[in-house]
Amino acid sequence: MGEERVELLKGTLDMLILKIAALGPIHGYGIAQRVQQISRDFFQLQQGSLYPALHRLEDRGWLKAEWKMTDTGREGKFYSLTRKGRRQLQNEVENWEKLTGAVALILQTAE
Amino acid sequence: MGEERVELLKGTLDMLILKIAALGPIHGYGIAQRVQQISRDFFQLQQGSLYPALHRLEDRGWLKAEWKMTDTGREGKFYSLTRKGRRQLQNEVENWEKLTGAVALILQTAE
DNA sequence: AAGCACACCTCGTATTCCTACCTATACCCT
DNA sequence: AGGGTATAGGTAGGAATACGAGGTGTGCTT
Repeated sequence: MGEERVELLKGTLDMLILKIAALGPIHGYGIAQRVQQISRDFFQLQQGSLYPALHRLEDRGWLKAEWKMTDTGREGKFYSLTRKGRRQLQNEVENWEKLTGAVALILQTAE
Repeated sequence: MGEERVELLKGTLDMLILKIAALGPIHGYGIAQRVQQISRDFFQLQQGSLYPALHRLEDRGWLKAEWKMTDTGREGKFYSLTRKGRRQLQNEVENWEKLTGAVALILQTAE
């Protein structure tokens, strides 16, 4: 019960990943944990969404990866933002704000 | 120049349409105009998105349609919310607010 | 008669996220 | 020694949805 599955709006996942990676190198599994924790359990990134997204972002040159040891003594693929990725994040945040602003205008329309 | 094409986040279109239709019976073409106008030209609903969405919403029992004359003397299909559609709109708005709140938490994370 | 805005529609494609499934390692408990 | 759980990575297939490109027809203006 209370097992509400929250779907991400298609298009927001990349921005969230980039934002978390912008805080410092972090591996995929850690990104999912961090997003869940910061969003107070609202978002629960599914691995079937997460890993393809990471590969996508790497392919586009927004993230770069490096294998390292994690705190728990396992191998992890640590991602960090490239210069292009930083620009991309800025653009996405900007667009997100315009977009939510525009939606707010419509939702506020009364009468 | 300045011809920025803004893509909707997948999942928001239904909510916007329901919201506009909640203001009173309106035909599809009018919905697109109204959304564009209220959002100060930020959103420009494409017909290839609009009409399939309207049919979808009607199929799900959230909108009901009726042919009538428009102001301009042409036939138009006027949509209005059903009781179910009103509930659906409430749910979508609620979820939208939770979701944008959760995204805001993440975007605000500094350090 | 031509052109434009209005008003409706469909088809195919791209993208994106999900579910379900798989592999492997480190650690804990019995 | 064996089993379970959390950690860490991955893939494959399908559903949903928005878009671009194309189409029909009407009424008004020029």
